[in-house]
Formats: sequence, structure tokens, C-alpha cells
Amino acid sequence: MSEIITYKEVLNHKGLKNTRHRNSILELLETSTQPLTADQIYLALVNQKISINLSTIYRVLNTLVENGLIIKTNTVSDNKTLFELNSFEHKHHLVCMECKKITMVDECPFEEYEKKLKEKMGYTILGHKLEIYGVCKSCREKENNGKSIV
Amino acid sequence: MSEIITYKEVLNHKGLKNTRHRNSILELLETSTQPLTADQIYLALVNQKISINLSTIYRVLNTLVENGLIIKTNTVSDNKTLFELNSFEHKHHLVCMECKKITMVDECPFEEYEKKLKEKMGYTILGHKLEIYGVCKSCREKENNGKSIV
DNA sequence: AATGCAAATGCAAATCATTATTATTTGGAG
DNA sequence: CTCCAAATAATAATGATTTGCATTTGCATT
Repeated sequence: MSEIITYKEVLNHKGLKNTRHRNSILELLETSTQPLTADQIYLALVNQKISINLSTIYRVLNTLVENGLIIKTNTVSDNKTLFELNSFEHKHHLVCMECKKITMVDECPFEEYEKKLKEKMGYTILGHKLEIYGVCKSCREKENNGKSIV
Repeated sequence: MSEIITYKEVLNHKGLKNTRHRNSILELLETSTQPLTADQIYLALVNQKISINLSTIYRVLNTLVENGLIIKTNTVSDNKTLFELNSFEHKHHLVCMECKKITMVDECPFEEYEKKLKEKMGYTILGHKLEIYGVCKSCREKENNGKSIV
């Protein structure tokens, strides 16, 4: 836990009960460097000798999304739903097409662009999602040992 | 058909047979102002008194994606796959959170940003996807007739 | 510490989008 | 017109996610 505030307090404040499952899921997402699928969470917890049902994971994830503690995303390549802790910071995803790893980037070049869209299209802009696809350093190096396609 | 080239020719060139189903799906996507789900395509065709099977639609869509004629996307809100004609132009999606309508925008402010990411993260950038969320003009106006939340 | 009750969980079955299988039909080359 | 590979229909299978219902648990109150 990187904050002084514990999940127990956060959950309480939202009127949610402080259960071991909610805590272990939140803790797992906190230590993870990237968004996880429900299934990945399930496997990770089972690995930690925690007995939990997959449907419970889905239910916990959904309540946490509804209460703004975590964020739901989905990938373009495969059709899976990913969950990550809501850091309340504006982040974008850098997705490696080879190893599928996701890296977070926090720089965002958009204020200008959004203003333009607002004027041109008459939209009220609420937010955006940006995913950038590429090949990460280590995958590119692996490939260069063989033939270089990219 | 907005081009001199017919779909028949395009399909031929790709070594694909020119079937009525492929044509009706391509024509439907051409007239559509926004990406469609397999199911929406199915309903639209049935509406046109065209007898077609849903699995055929999926199969046709997948071959068309493989051959670069159409593009696969997916929505953040619900877990559905969307298909749109590949215009071979770089476009982004402007998504209305009220009516879920998608508008295309062609301006893209990214060359600079991608260069930066390449240097900083060591990534080879292949492409990106940007979705912008907001409320479209007509939805905002509808809302203002009641109470204005947004 | 014991009680009560709503909320949370486990388990199994249901649902939904998508894919695979197989028999039948069709486009189009010859 | 004939033939065959490719395309399609119909149906079953799959995999992710949701739901119904019985049981358990958190926690406020006694």
C-alpha cells in the first residue's frame, strides 16, 4: 500500500464491505505493472493459495469499476477485458504486438487537439483513450538475432 | 459505389470469389456512417429481405479483414467487435457517450508524439488507435431541454 | 460474545458473441 | 455445360462473462 489510506477505509467510504477477496484483488492490481484479465487475476490468486471463485472475481471487479476504484479496458487484438487500478492520473497504453505487454506512458499531447474537435464537431469532450502499437525493445532485439521483419 | 473500381474487381484481385453475400456486406458497410457489429449487419440485411446466416457474416467479415478490405475495432463500453470499411485513410473515432454514435475525424496530431515515444521507450511504433469520448451536439441539446448535467 | 440481517460468495447453470464442423450449394475457369 | 474448389447454411461447440439461488460472512446492535 503506497498511501496512508488503506483499502479498508476506501471501501468503507463507498459503503462497501471490507472483504478478504476485495482486498486481495486490489492488492494484486496494485502490485501489477499492467492491466490484468479476470482469468489472470484468478490464476494469480490461486497461486497465492487463495481460494476464490471466478464469478466472485467478475463480481468484485464490476463493483470496483462502478465505484471508480479500478478501470476497465479492452484490447483490440484479442477480445478480452482488462482491469487496472484507477490511479486518477491520465495515462496511455503502449502495447507491444509481439509479447502483448503493456507499458504506461503519462505524457499526453491533447489539450490542443480536443479544443479543435470541440469547435469543429460541436462535441463536448469528456475524455479519450489512446493505444499505441509497436514492438518493444527486447522483442525487437530477439527478432534481430534471427531475421529482421519489422 | 463511389469509385470506378467495383468490389467484384477488388475481390477478384485478391483471389476471392464474387458472391452476393460479400457484395451486400461491403455495400452495407459502404453506406454506413459508422462501424457496425456482426449482428447489426445481420439485422440490416434481413431487413433488406436478404437471406443470410449469421455465421456467414462472421466468416465474410473475417476474410475481408484478412484481405485488408475492412477493419476490425472494438468498443470500450460493451464487449463487441465493430467492422468498418478500410478507407486507407488514417481516422480516429469520436464516440458519443449518450447515443453511442461514432463520428470519424481525420486530423491526427501524432507524428511528433510517436517520435518522442520511440526515443524514450525504445519502441518501434507501428500504429495507434485513438478514441475520444464526449457528448455530441444533438444529445447535449436534448439534455439542455431538461436539466443540464454535462 | 451472541444475534440478526443485508451484502458478499460459491457453485452451477445460463447467456452472449464468436468459431468450428460438416453437408450442401454456387461461382467461375475451362 | 461441367466440374471442382471455395463459399454457405445449419447446427453444435467454445470461451468469456453473467445470473439465480443457497450458504456464508462482515459488521452493527444488543
